[in-house]
Amino acid sequence: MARIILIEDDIEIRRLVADALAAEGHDVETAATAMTGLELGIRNTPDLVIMDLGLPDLDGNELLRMIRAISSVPVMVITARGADEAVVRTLDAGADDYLIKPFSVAQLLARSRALLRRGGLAEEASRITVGGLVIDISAREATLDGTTLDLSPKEFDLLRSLAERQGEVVSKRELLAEVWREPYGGSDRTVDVHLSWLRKKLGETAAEPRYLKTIHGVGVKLVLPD
Amino acid sequence: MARIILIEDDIEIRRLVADALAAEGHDVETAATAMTGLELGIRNTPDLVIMDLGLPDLDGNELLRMIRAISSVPVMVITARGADEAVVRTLDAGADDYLIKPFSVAQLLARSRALLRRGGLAEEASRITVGGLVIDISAREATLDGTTLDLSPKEFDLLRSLAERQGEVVSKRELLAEVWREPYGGSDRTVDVHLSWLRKKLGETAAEPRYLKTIHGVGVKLVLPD
DNA sequence: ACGGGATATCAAGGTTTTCTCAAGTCATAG
DNA sequence: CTATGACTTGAGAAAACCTTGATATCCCGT
Repeated sequence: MARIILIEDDIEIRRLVADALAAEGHDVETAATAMTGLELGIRNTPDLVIMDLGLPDLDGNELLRMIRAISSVPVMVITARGADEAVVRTLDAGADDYLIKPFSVAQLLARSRALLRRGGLAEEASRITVGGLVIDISAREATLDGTTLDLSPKEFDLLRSLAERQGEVVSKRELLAEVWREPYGGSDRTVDVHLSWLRKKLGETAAEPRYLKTIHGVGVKLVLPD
Repeated sequence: MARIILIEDDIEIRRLVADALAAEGHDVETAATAMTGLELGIRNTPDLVIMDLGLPDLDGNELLRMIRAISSVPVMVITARGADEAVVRTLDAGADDYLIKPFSVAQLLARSRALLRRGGLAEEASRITVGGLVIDISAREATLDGTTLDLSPKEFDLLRSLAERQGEVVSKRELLAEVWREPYGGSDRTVDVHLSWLRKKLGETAAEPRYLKTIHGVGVKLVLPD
């Protein structure tokens, strides 16, 4: 469920699109002019804006620029103007997609899904996925190919620290700082041992790593298996 | 400057699009089949993938799903199939944009700009590209034409030092200082040996260099192959 | 074409880093 | 109080890596 602002002066199209989006479970607010649309947008931090270019009170590209000046919300433009130069100009003014009237509602919905998927929907990064590995941070639970792993606290923290920087090499000292929170004290062996246990539970060995690759002399990284 | 992978079997379109993207300053890698495209290192975090749906070896939607299983890179689909259901299906399979042939190159460029803009084009500095050689510094990984090279620490540091000054001749003494970090101590032979190993892994010899050219009496430089 | 200096490559030896086991501590639940 | 699970540490073995010296080869000025 997302908040969507629809700015369109043609009442038929407005209703058609608004109803279709509402049927998908979204919360749609409509406006017939640029000015009312802007007012809606400013106080509502929407997940997506769908707007017509041919509005009565303001040029569409002008409105687009005003939106971009204050927000990075995804914007889809729907308009009758189909000339290439118009499309290019509008996309370069900050639009994320451009749909030419008459359009199919199904396609408009699919395109809005694509835009929302990309991050209009503000999501908590409370879950990290790396191949068959899913790490649910708030639930403090990790699953591998569907089966839950029985991890000790330190093992989970270690895996999470690595997952938060997926693909990056992390040194043992950094891991000690992040997981153990001891500037001194900790020894690298501790990390080694926990890593070894983690690998065993992930069904891999140091010699045949799938997820946990060690970079000799540098550290470890969590990667996608081949 | 972004790294873009283009998967398209029609040679004319491939060239047209690749040239246009290259003219925008992007680094374009092309493939004619789904398999070569995948090998091209989609796992190696390109900034954008542009792909045809009608590939000879694999259904486009299938390829899309394979890409989505391992990466969240933005994907633009270009195809002749324009039916609404096809568009919806592909967008829901994970595509970010869908362009129907024949399309205008200007519009394709504008749409890729829009996708790249959203993608953040983030860790630009953490990656260096020289022809088919890609050096990912934070992952401490180097790939040649899509296949990852198994480099030792010193080999990687050496390659990286040279890549950071691509095209410039670097003396052994400078390399000793940068990679070995010992004002004295190191001998030039050490550099020679590591260079030799590096060449072997890059699939070249000192007599037939492709990337690593030695300038007699001066040093070495990393260059684009002919 | 020749000689001296620079570079390439190989094999051997030595060093550092990583991996894993087992022993021991500590806290907690029963 | 005991049993269990979690964690730390040290030590040895294994693996990966680096350096060195020797020899062959190449480059360049004479």
